[in-house]
Amino acid sequence: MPELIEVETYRALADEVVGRTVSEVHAPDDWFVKGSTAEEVVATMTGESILATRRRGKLLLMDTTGPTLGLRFGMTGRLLVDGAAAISKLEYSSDRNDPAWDRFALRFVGGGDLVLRDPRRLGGVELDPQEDALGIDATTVSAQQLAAVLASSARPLKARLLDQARVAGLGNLLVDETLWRAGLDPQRASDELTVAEVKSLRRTMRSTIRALTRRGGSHTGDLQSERRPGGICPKDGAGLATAKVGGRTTWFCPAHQH
DNA sequence: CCGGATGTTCACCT
DNA sequence: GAGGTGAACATCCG
Repeated sequence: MPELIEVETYRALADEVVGRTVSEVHAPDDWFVKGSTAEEVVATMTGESILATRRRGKLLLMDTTGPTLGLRFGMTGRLLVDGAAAISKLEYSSDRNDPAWDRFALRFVGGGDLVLRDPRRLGGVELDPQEDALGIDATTVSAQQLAAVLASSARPLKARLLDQARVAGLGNLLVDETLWRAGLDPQRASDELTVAEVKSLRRTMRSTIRALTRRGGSHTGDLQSERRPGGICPKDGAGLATAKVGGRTTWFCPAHQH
């Protein structure tokens, strides 16, 4: 998915439907609905009005006159409002336009709709999701909070940053890019970082999110084109190394990430 | 044809 | 309880 950057783009798009009233709910896929049946979501959301949109990590929240609706996008989910997508090209997501991939939709009184299109069904929707199961959003985490998260575990730094219950919003690409920019080894025990390193990491995290947001997404990092066998570090020309960290494919520069 | 991919969850180990 | 692994979801791409 959509990492935090893409979900924030979706949130801004979803703002278009604030003030509208749901006339019809399309929930054809029971598996896509978490925590209740699709039938319940249809019955509960119909007739409610959208009050506001929020985001915590990769979770998009829509407050309504009824329950809060939570939307998750998995790796391949996209959001379309009134037929238009916020992001036309999403890596690993087809540009094809198959209505069978519309896993959930709200249609509104007076027209228009909000559609969650997800070929792989890795996302989902949920009424009143447990927001507190997610850690502090990566865009707002304080140095002190980040230090506490990292100090409380000897897991690899990257695994800790990917743990949505600790810091919410960072995905595989964003973490690799951030650690590469910060010069930190993804495999280092997270509780080994010094205070200065944590502060530097937080600064780099924020600037990386801002930079990639401007460029157009999580896949626009400097490291992206080198995530392949034979890839070269754009900073110092060293051969990149690859490893499984936190269960995810990881690319890093052994020459300058320590 | 095979393997892996911006993610999450769950079962099953140690 | 912590932490690791592999499977599952379904499609595309190299």
